[in-house]
Amino acid sequence: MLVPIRADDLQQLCSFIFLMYDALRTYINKYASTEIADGEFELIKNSFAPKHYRKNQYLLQEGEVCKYSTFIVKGAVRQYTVDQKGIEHIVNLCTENWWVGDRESFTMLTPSIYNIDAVEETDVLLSSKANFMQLENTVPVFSTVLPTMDFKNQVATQKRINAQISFTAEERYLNLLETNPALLQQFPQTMIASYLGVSAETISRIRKKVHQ
Amino acid sequence: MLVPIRADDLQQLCSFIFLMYDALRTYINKYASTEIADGEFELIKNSFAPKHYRKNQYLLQEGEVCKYSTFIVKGAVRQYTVDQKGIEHIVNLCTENWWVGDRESFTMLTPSIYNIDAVEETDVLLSSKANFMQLENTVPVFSTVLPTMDFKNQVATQKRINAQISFTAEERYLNLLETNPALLQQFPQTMIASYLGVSAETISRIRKKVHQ
DNA sequence: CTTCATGATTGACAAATGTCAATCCGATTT
DNA sequence: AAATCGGATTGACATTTGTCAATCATGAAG
Repeated sequence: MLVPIRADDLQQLCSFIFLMYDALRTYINKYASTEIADGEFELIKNSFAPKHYRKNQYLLQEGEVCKYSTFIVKGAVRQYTVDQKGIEHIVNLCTENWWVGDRESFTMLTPSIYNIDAVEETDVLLSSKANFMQLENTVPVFSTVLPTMDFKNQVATQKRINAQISFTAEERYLNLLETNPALLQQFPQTMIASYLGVSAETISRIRKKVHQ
Repeated sequence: MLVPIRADDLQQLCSFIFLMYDALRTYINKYASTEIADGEFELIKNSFAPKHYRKNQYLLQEGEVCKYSTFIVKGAVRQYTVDQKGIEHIVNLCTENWWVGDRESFTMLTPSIYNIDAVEETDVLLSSKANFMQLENTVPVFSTVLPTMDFKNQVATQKRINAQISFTAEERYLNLLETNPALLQQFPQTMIASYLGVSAETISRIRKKVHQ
């Protein structure tokens, strides 16, 4: 079946998709020691499907198996658990040029304990486990970049634990303001509060105090 | 220079060192898909030096560069930061068959923000960065096991953050009791408290309440 | 058997943070 | 302009947790 489409629209669609892959390429180049070759990138490209998520749309719901490794090209998502009282606790806030997913579920094929949803309109590139594993085995650049990502992630996570066990709510807020001010812009305060492990009211009061 | 030593003592010393390497071998086998070959293990063995730490002895002090990747054969160590008030905050409690070290410092050769010391008499195997990297490049078993370790570590860390932002002190204690009761045996309550991000008195009161 | 040191416990109180309900503000939508 | 919606703010109050100081328990060292 053929569908008519205006040449302009087609043009725009293509260039949009091109830009998505380009973001991934730039990202990988940034962490690779050598510039990525065209042929190599062609393989990567074939393993990632572009997808758009509407605001509030789930990328993953608790109980599901996480089927994709997701690279965020544009937008913002949150990863969170929901406790017995129905309160959401945000484990991760992710924006452009980050990966998101439940690695445990993705790797072990177990049901996830996390929810992931889009905080705003979000464009991503998805890679299934099969595709992702194949890339690891066949594309050298890819397999060198992954450990680097892991490393950075682990260091950041360690620091977050340290902040969580040693800082007060106010210190944690100031620390975030210093180390990651962009997050404070991109997400509503409610979510920042949850991410820092405090109530929305507390964050509001801290802000009032801190910013005079 | 020759030093006299009783045959019995020599025998005991040798078998002791043998046991240390054996612990590492068992550990690696546990996470490897294939049984480790004798020749392969010989390479690993040559890259790790046995060392004993007395109780309270530092493995790493804040400001130093972390020079070794350390495998704990026997004993227990803690990794912690010290805040402006001089209060220690325990980021990690490690026992037998765990790795310890500051990965950021080890990898980037930057001064560490952490202290690591022995909570009891502790036997470890040390590998320098040069040796460790060589193993990664030359011993297949080793390079397959490392990502698995990373993965397990990352999943555990993620869960710890989740506990920290969503649970009360009592819930965190109960959670630890459930998921890692051994830690409660091996470390004094003061350290458990610090690890959970609460004061020693709070843990004491929680215990009283929980255990009737 | 004392002495000492290290943790653990307890009580009284202070400080930090959570909870709930009301209100406010800004951006849409009608 | 009126109605509405999602956040953010504020106040009053409850709860949790921290702090400090005293005491207790236990085991190691003299």
